[in-house]
Amino acid sequence: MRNGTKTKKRIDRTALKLFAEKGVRETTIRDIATAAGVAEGTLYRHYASKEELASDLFVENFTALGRELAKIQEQEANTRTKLLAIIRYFCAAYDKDATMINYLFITRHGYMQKLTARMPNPYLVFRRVIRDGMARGDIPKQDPDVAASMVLGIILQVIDTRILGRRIRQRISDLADTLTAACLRVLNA
Amino acid sequence: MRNGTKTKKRIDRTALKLFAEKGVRETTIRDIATAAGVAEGTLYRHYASKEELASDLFVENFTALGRELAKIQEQEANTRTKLLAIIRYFCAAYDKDATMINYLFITRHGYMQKLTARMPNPYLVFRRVIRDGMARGDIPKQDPDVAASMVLGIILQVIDTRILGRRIRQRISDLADTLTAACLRVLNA
Amino acid sequence: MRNGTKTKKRIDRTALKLFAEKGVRETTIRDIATAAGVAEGTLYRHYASKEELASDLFVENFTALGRELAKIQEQEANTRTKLLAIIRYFCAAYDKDATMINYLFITRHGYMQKLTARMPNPYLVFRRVIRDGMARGDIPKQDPDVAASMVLGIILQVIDTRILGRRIRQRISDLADTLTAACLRVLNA
Amino acid sequence: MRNGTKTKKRIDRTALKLFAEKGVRETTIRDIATAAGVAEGTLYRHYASKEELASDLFVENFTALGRELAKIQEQEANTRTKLLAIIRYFCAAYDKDATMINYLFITRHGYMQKLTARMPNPYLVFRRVIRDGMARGDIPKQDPDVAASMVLGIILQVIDTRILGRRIRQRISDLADTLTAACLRVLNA
DNA sequence: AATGAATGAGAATTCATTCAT
DNA sequence: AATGAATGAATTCTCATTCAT
Repeated sequence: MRNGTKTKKRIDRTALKLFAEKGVRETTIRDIATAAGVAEGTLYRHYASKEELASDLFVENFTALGRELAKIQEQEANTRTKLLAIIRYFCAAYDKDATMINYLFITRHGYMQKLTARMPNPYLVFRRVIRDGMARGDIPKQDPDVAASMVLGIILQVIDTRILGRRIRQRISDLADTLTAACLRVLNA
Repeated sequence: MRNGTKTKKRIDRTALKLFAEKGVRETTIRDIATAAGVAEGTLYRHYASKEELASDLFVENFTALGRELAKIQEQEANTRTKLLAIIRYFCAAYDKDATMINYLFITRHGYMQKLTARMPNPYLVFRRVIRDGMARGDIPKQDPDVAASMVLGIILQVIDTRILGRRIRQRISDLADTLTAACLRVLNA
Repeated sequence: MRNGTKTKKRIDRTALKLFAEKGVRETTIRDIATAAGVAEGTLYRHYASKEELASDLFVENFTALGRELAKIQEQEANTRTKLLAIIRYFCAAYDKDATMINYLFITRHGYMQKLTARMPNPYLVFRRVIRDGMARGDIPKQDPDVAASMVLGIILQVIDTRILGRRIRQRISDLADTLTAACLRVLNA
Repeated sequence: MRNGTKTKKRIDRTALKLFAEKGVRETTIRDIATAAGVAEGTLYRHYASKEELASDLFVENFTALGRELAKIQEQEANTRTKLLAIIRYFCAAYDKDATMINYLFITRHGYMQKLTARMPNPYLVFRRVIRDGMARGDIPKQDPDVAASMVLGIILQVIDTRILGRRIRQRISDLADTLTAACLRVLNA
């Protein structure tokens, strides 16, 4: 195979890892090229700039996650099971690929503007589930954005504390049910 | 002397603003100097390096916030009022100086290691209030770090959504009581 | 074989155009390959390097023009008609293929050294006509290089002004007789 | 003096020389910095980019030459003496600073667009003198742009031939009167 | 203390050329 | 012959820091 697909994959994966670990600005092209085992120039065959690489990685992974979460919530019948399913999926995704979730979390402010309203979006899946829950009477009426933010905050901050302070040592997946229960209480479901 | 203090204040304030807006790495010494109306060299009268400036700003503001929160929680008698007081204070602090809170939030991963266990620490104040609440029977027994993270996540993510998506438009202070109620439900208090 | 010839022609023509428009250095192999509809590597089937391509284009077109001009002056009987014929031919050549003449004009300093004394040379044709005119008494004695330069300058600068400032709008061919008359006056013929 | 004026002068002069000798693209920042005896970064304190340096050098020298020529033609009374004076000045300028005139000649296509109609412009001085000459009856009516181009072409191509082929060896100043006489004949003055 | 010109190490990027297919 | 992914040396540019004033 000399069509560059494999090289691109290697660059993507390496860049994601280094960006998540050190930040985009503090990762150099050389860092990526060396770690990926390619020449520096090779990066520019696949991306116009480091910024484009970082931005593409964000958009691709963010929307892929949104797409998965949307699919999963659709398969469930009520608010409780929907929420449980997406939180479990999210936690499992973190345990499987913490690097990627970290990258999304760290860079979200910088690349949010690259997203359009049409693109799948994890935040909007949570908001959707909550809105639908209110419509169907599973959850009392409340501001859906405040509610979605609180729910997401519960999950993300637990992850964040785990990274930062090493105070939480369990696998995030093992906390999924605890977190879901907390979220349901917050929503007064 | 008085002049030197004023210059330092201007540098600090300008740097905090630019760092919060664009990030430390993407803010140049020249950016700061120009915006603060001083020469580039002047910064090195007050800080040994850009890193030291960023680091000092983090540590000073983070510990100051921790100190204030600690003082406030001490003045309250039970878990509910303690929590309400610190959340109200935190929300008011955000409305008064969003730039500073943003800066702490954005840079927390980079400078956490500059903190020692002795220093006042907002996270630890929340954790303290929750532990004490459990000890005194106001809150059911649970992992204090998971609990503190969930509470903090609720607050921070609401702020974050407000910044990111412009979906939440109310002043954060106006949400303080809502957030506190949510936190108490999360804790099963 | 037929295919190879056609590819080379396409490369030559495309390169000439881009070189004339932007300059050799500012035209990339990729520019040429893309515009010619071939792969980058294909260029190296036909030329050892970009420099060789540029140099060959210069020498080929410069000598071809010199050859034609030489042939034309030979067919005329006296200085006046010789000059008229070569100036008319030159102007017609410009109107027919301005790109090529521009390329020669733009790159002349860089590739002059690739020419040998034996090669047909437009400048030397003008010089020849003038020398012969002096020998035969049609033109007063004068420095043949100064004279040839003045004559060439008259023609080239009119073209140049047309390109640069868009101040001259007529077809160059329509100016051929005017230019010839001016040249004859300059030469005191 | 630590105000950078001397450094800028040194950079300007060195860059002009190298640009005129090798072309802008083929001259590197390192070439200029080394030859000027400054660090590479120093260039960027005075110019935003190599392009800006090249462009500024063009505009400054082109307009300065235009300004001088305009002043000189004003001091003369009739077309003949005006033309003689500006051609003498131009030739003297070339002998004094061939590098600068060469630079203007070589780069004129690239930076013409940086000029505005208001700026002093050598070409327009020649055109002005010729138009005025026609108005006052010194020169027969003719297209002023064609006429100005022919006059300029006579001068420039003689210089060009001198540079290119080493066929003309006299100082250009020594040819000024010959060139002026030729120009007057071209104009039918 | 303050200035801002100068530095130079390093970063991003370009692009002619090579080479496996 | 043709392709186009990969290379890596060369180039432009950035910017934290130094230092003469």
